Amino acid sequence: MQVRNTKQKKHIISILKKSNRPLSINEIYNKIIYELPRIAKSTIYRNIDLLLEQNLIEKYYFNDNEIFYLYKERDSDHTHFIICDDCKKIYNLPSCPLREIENSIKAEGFIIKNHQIQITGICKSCALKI
Amino acid sequence: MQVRNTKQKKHIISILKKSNRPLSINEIYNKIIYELPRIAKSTIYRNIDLLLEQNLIEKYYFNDNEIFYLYKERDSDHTHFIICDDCKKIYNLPSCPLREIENSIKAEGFIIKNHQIQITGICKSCALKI
DNA sequence: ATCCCTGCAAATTCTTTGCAAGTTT
DNA sequence: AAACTTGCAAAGAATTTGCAGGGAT
Repeated sequence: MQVRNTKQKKHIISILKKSNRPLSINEIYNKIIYELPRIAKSTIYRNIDLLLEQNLIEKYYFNDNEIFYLYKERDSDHTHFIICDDCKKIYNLPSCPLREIENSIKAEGFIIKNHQIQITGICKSCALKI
Repeated sequence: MQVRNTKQKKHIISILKKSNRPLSINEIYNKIIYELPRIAKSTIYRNIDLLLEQNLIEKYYFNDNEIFYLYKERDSDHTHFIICDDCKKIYNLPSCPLREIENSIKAEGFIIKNHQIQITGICKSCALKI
């Protein structure tokens, strides 16, 4: 099984790389149609699956059950996000909150494979607007 | 707008109350049909929405994008869960990892409204099985 | 009696799949 | 040339909606 470097895939990667926050399938689609107007959504779904398999992107589940994808920067640590309910802007968490209690979980014999954190609320600038 | 106490709703609440872990719509459905064989799934969807509005239950998003609902025990603090990838059993987190860094987030001016944490891995008993 | 809720069926929405034609290696 | 990928259309899956009849207050 070989992987091919198609025009479509290159555009998807480039869009994800340019973004500093995770993007949904629809967001990718809405950006890509300016460049490839005939692209099918199924092509995006299939490429996203391939990129996940290759571990080039990461899957995020946000609070409203929407799925987003983020390009994995090489040797970057993982990031968590805070989403503003008002402006929907996505902020980075300064550190991983799990680190603190990770050891106590491990002590219980649980081997952590994956974790996700979603935080929502009102960001500073939106709070000031009100 | 008034809320009615129907047989269907009572059964849904009772099922959720009895469960010590969040249940999906399908899990609720598969339990309830023994008692109410003619119930429609849409009835469960609609009642779950009502219970959410009344703040009687809480919505959890798990890692595979499935949605689960947990009955909110009065004056109980919120709980987070760890799910075993292997046996799918759901364990409680001993404490909320966010507590540690909550203050630094607040210091940034962000007002936290909600947060969710999903942790997956292999639990002790499954690890021993292998 | 009023108005909410239910079951059923149909409609939506999101995602996946089959396939013939087109691309990449 | 061989094998993978694409666009399109159709199929699936999950959830929502419309509606007439039934049930709760």
